Amino acid sequence: MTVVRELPVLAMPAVEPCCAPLQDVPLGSADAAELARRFAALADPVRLRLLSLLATSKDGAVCACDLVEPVGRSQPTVSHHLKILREAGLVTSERRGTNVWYAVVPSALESLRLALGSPQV
Amino acid sequence: MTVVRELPVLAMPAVEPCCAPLQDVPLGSADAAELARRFAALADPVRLRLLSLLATSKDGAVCACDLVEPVGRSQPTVSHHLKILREAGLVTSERRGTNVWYAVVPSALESLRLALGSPQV
DNA sequence: GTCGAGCATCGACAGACATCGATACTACCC
DNA sequence: GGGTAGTATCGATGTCTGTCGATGCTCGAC
Repeated sequence: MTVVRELPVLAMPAVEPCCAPLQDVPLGSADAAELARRFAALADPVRLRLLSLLATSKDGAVCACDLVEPVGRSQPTVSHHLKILREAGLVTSERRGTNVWYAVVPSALESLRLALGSPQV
Repeated sequence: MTVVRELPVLAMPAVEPCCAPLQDVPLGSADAAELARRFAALADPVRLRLLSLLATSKDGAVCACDLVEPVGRSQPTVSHHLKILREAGLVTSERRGTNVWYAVVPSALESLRLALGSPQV
């Protein structure tokens, strides 16, 4: 009976960059709304800790069951935050039996970095 | 009488990087709260447009009077958002006569980029 | 099939937030 | 001094958001 661990990365959805860097062109209201929606996903301490737990995990993915205790919130609350992160495209999820494993989507973080501008402009 | 235009950059306050990249170490609750506070400043379309207007300005600074019309909000609302950006350390302000000029603090954006992780990790 | 474990959704509530009009403050000009 | 233009603050209001307990859903085990 093989342990279900041999998928180190989950399927990573494509993440459109959304917007040009802030320094390039004045943001239109549609782009601004979309960008704000993504940054709003980062604007909560619990979600940042969840992201950090996923990002620092050895395998790149963590069972939802192992996310509740570290952040000190109830299971429904953690599930709520994970949903927001997923809808913002920042994480992916995948069922493995009764569990659900989460992983960060690196390209999503990258796209937000780009929106903040390139280093040494 | 000299025009008060010859200060291309305003005084830039030092911005502490706050936190290590998300991928380095699981965020503590204090660091997470501080990071969330900064990202929350970016989680509003009006504030993103204001930032973008400042970042794309020729001189690097813009009079507050020139920020109201482009974002389509009332003057008190724009002033409110500018205050939030200022308190998050993302912009600086400076009186020039009856006007107040605003400019982005590049190091603040840089510090947020760092928190999102380094490219090609 | 039934049971139980794990996760998501629902409903409710308190606190935070965006927005505006009215008003106070500040600096310049006369 | 008084008047005016540009900002900031105040108070009120509607909406959004984080949180929880209770409940529903989805698997795997038996």
